[in-house]
Amino acid sequence: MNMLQAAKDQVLALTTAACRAAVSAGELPEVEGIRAGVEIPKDPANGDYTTTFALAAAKAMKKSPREIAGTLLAHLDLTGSYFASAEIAGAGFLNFRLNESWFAGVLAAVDGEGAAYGRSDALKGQKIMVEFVSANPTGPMHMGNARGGVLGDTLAAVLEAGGADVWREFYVNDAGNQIEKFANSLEARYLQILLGEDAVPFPEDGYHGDDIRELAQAYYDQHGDSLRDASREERHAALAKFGLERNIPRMQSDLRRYKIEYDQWFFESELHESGYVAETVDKLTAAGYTYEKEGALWLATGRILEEACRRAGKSEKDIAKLELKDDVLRRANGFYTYFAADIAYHRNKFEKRGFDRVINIWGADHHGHVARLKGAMDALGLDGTNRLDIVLMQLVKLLRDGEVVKMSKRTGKAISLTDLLDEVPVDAARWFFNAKPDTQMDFDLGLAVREDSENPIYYVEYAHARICSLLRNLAAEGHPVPAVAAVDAGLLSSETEIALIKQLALFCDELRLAARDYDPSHINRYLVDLAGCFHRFYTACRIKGEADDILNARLKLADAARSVLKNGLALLGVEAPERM
RNA sequence: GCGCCAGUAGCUCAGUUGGAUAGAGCAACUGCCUUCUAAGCAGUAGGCCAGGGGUUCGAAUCCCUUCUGGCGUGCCA
Repeated sequence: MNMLQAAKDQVLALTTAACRAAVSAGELPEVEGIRAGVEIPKDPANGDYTTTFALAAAKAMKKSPREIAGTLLAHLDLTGSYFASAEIAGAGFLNFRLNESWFAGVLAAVDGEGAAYGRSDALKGQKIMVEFVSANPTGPMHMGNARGGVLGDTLAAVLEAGGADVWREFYVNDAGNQIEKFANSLEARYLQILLGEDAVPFPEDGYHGDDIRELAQAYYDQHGDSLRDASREERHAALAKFGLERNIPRMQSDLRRYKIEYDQWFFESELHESGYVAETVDKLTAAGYTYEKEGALWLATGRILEEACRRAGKSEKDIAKLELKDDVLRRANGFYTYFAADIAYHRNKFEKRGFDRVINIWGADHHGHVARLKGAMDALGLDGTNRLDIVLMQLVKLLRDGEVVKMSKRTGKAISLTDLLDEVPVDAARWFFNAKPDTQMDFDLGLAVREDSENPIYYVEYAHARICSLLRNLAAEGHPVPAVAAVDAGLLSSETEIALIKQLALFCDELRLAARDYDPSHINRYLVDLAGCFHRFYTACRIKGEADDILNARLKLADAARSVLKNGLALLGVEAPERM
């Protein structure tokens, strides 16, 4: 149960009831539609919960906020509620103070729900796909993939905690131009092995990485010069197939090492081979959104976006600013573009597989593509505007001791995801990359490897280990964690105890925000705060050696903190160590 | 040029969709281990919320504008 929401709801209910009572007593005018909020004041001196009801009603009631608040207070009945008292403060805030029934309720919720504490059914019944990483299978995964991987995986976990039916998917771009480039590069390296480095020029736009050399060498080791006299086409097909069959499983195992498991690896080539791309393009043509020009088939993206803007009620000025460039779907050479395949792929997600919502994690360098893809879905009648969400992730700037490390795949000097995991513990990387997606990030390898207090993950893990140790010691002395019913929550009345209980209740709300904003980093910040609340409590309140009733109450509180720390870390895919 | 994202303490970032005196962590300085893990706690210091206008009881938050940084604007993917 979300005790925070319960308290908020109750504040509003109590206030509106008081308002109704005041109205029927003739002390306040009857006014409709007051938009009053309930908040948690930053300063606990201002109460545990506060409502701006009086401030919001002032104008319509034609009375001063403080006067309204005074009248409300006179009619407020707190009997049987979570609140002990209420008072007027400041400009006309109505501040409420919690009583022990609420604190007991929080402990009971954490205890009773266990590993499920924090979960809700807010998204129940929604089928959501999160597609993330989807790195090119032509080479090793880089730092951007490392960030996107954590982000997507954790976001999926957050949505699951919200009750959604979540599907994790990796889109494998095993078709198109880049595969041709891949094959070209492999062919050049292969022929260089056969004929000598200088005898075969390397393509200008090829992949220069060492991984390409290694693949060519591996092919040669297995199959010798069998492709020497093959046709160019045959050679390309064989080499590309060989390369992909080595690279894709490698990506799968690298991601598994990163604790990421997908429900499905979806191959772009299947869309082409089954004719689904062609069929989708035909559908767009039938809908009247394509035209031919200079031998190519174009999508009237400009017109689609303009229509979407008009539907959304945007001004002519905004519409005039739109970039009305159209996109090619089928090149003059008869091949479909990546864009065409991507449209087909997303049509497949919505139409064929019935997802209610689709979330893609993309690098920020793809942002020009967002409106176009959504528009294309609209053109297919699939409401991409509202059902397709793209999370754009700013790229990672990789540093080593302050020096920028280039990430380009072409130079072959990129630090790959596996290199990263060789240097940095998985949990540290997962914690670190789970940052707010829309901000740029510097990752200093020198700094990240350090296992000291500069890294907040250790602060959180330490809190968990500390509690576990405490529980072990007390259990050994004959003080197991008591049942929640045996605990008198009223004994938890000091500042640090109350702060800790309130923090436990916040968890549900942070999960809600993380799901709402597609920003799982809410959890990181929450856990750091929770660990802080525990450490302060631990320093201020002794447990061992206290009278039994106090010992039991504090022990229960510590155990509740342990449980919530563990739940939060589990969502992030980070271990909660029992000893450090 | 145009578009998207960002600009809050020396650094990394919060700020509950408009609320009370703008908060943490790190770095710096000062204290606290004969008692449950000091990977901890307490304290000090640090600010023109990039600049300017507007909206209202009230703005870091919403609107307009200027400046700065990142990314994008392919018959590439």
